[in-house]
Amino acid sequence: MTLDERKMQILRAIVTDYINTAEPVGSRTLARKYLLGISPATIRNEMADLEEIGYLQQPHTSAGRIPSDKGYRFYVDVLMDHHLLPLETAVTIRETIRSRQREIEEAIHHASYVLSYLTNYTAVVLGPMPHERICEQIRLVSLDPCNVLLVLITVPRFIENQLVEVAEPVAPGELEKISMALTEKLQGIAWGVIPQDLIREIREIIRRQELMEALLQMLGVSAREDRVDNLYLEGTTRILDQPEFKDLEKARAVLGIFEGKQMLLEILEGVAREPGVAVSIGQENRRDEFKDCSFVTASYESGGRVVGTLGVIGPTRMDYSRAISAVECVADTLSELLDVLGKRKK
Amino acid sequence: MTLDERKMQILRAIVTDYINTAEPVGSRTLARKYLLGISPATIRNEMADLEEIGYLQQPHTSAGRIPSDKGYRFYVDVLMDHHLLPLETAVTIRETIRSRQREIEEAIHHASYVLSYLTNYTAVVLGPMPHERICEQIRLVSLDPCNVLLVLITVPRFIENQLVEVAEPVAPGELEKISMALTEKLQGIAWGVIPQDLIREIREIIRRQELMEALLQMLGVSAREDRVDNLYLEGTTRILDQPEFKDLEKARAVLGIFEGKQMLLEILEGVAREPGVAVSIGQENRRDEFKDCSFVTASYESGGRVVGTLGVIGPTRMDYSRAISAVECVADTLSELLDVLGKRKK
DNA sequence: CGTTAGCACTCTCTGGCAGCGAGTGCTAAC
DNA sequence: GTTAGCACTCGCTGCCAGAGAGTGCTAACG
Repeated sequence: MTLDERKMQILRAIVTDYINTAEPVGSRTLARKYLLGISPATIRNEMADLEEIGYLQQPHTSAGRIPSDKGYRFYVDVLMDHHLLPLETAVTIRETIRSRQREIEEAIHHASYVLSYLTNYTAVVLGPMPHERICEQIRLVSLDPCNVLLVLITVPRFIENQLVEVAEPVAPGELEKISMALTEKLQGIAWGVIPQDLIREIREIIRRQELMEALLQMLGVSAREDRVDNLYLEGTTRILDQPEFKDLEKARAVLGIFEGKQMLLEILEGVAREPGVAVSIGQENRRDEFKDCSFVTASYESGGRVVGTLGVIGPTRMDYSRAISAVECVADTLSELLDVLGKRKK
Repeated sequence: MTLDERKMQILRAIVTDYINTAEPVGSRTLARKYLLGISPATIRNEMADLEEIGYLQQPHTSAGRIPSDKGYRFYVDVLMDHHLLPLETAVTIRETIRSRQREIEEAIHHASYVLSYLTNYTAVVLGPMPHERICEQIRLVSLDPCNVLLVLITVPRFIENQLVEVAEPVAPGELEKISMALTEKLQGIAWGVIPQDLIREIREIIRRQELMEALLQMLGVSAREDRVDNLYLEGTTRILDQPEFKDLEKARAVLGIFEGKQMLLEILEGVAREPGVAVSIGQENRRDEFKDCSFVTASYESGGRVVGTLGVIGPTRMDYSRAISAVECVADTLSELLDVLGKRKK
């Protein structure tokens, strides 16, 4: 069923008003504030139609209407104005995030902060996954005869290191050689998908049990717990500002999920990694805990490859337009920044 | 004023009962559940006395009594049984935390988790402060002619690194020499209190503008924002389980503070760094936001030196005995672990 | 003189009830 | 097709009474 122009106007007005006020909106209000040409009675008829198709719902008989998930979906896909972020805001975002480019982690962390601050919703940024980072260089450095520092440098540029105690002293020259050989073998390979036979070859090169173990442990960072460290969450308490979470039980459920991070990780990993912004509304998130929440997410890239995802989490009654433009801007900024950081290396 | 034996018994019973039930406790309940020999009327007289001295208070005229901050203080200092953690729990703690000794950060993070899980309160662990860590070795490693990896290893054993792009290629031999000289100068010096003239000497050694800048930036980690990263907070939502925080505004205030972390950092830094467990009750925390909360904290050590603080945060109506023994056990375990990790290095 | 029983009193909490306000759906007229 | 009018529904608020818990005081007791 397609909606005529007037039904769309009405639906748009209801969603807009409800986003602003969080109160069910009635025909009278609507006529007065948005639709001066039409009488409340007419609006009532239209609203009844909209409810029947499933775009609206009524909390109880004598209340106004509120949008259903389906209503929000139609709003986001069809009705909404895609208002742009004011240029000065965009510039500020860029500068704020760029000013923290000492390390990528810092920039990512900061991006989550900016996003939350910008939207007043909870923000989440998933950094480049350890097991997807591409190996650029491996170095073994002798600290003293018995201790070796194992350093891994990846693209995007993360530096992981681990201190390894070796049973028998190693000659620095030996480490040099191993470093070169390892780098040659692994360069350009994604850190999480190293094939078995390559691992066998590496074992041949390294020879030392302790070092091999340490290397494998680094490979093991694709394990769950470590991936959670890669998720930056900011502004979790902002969900409490939303009237729909004035109920303590609801608030606790969502905050509990936030704290665990695990489920958020799964959700963000599940988001389609396509360019552009994705919106997931209410029950569209399969998780019951988020049935009153919406996600606005986008992926960011490094060297033309999608490496991570970020987004905001708010009530379904979210200001989608604002959220989308903010998420878009931060994602773009982050992509740019990663490219700059990547190119710096000669 | 000193309390006679019976007043103490009554106070102890009231605190115990209130800790368990969160309900104001009346004379009748008291007589029935704890003080079989005495009649409610007598207890009422005694309670009136205890209220007058300030150990108890009444939410309203016709309610039972609840302990005041002063009452809890007396309970903690004098009345409380110091019950020990069951041995198997202690062993479990030890094993759980030790199993994560790959990196110190991980162990610390895990300690906060264990502490929260153990007590059902919010747990917080402040890691060894960057500026207090003692410099053990500095290494400059050439990755390619134009990129140098700056590595700093400290006691307790943290490894910081930074990638520096240099304008003009450096010879590996040069870096070796600089590394040696720097290590010699800085070894044994606390990272945050390097005197000005030493910095001048270092500048002489390094010579290169970019490297010097990177080094100074690493020194700069004593700045606020970085110190916050050193604070591990776990179980923040557990405060919502407490009936005293069923009021959304109160809950939001505390959760807001948790999220910022800054204030917690200041509080933990302000805790006396003496061996043993410290308890700070209600208004004793100067911060108004925590006037209904208590902190149970302890310091942990590395090589005989206090390096960090940890603790739990709960309502003033906290199970102090349990909390104290848990905090104590985790602090000891962490100290031990740091020593083990420290000694591993030969 | 400390202890206790009895009693009047206070205060909170709960449930029922009425009145209100907002908003609807329906009908009939325009 | 649009609109005015009207009866109806439902949640919210405030009020009131009764129950329940606990107190302080007084007077009697050992």
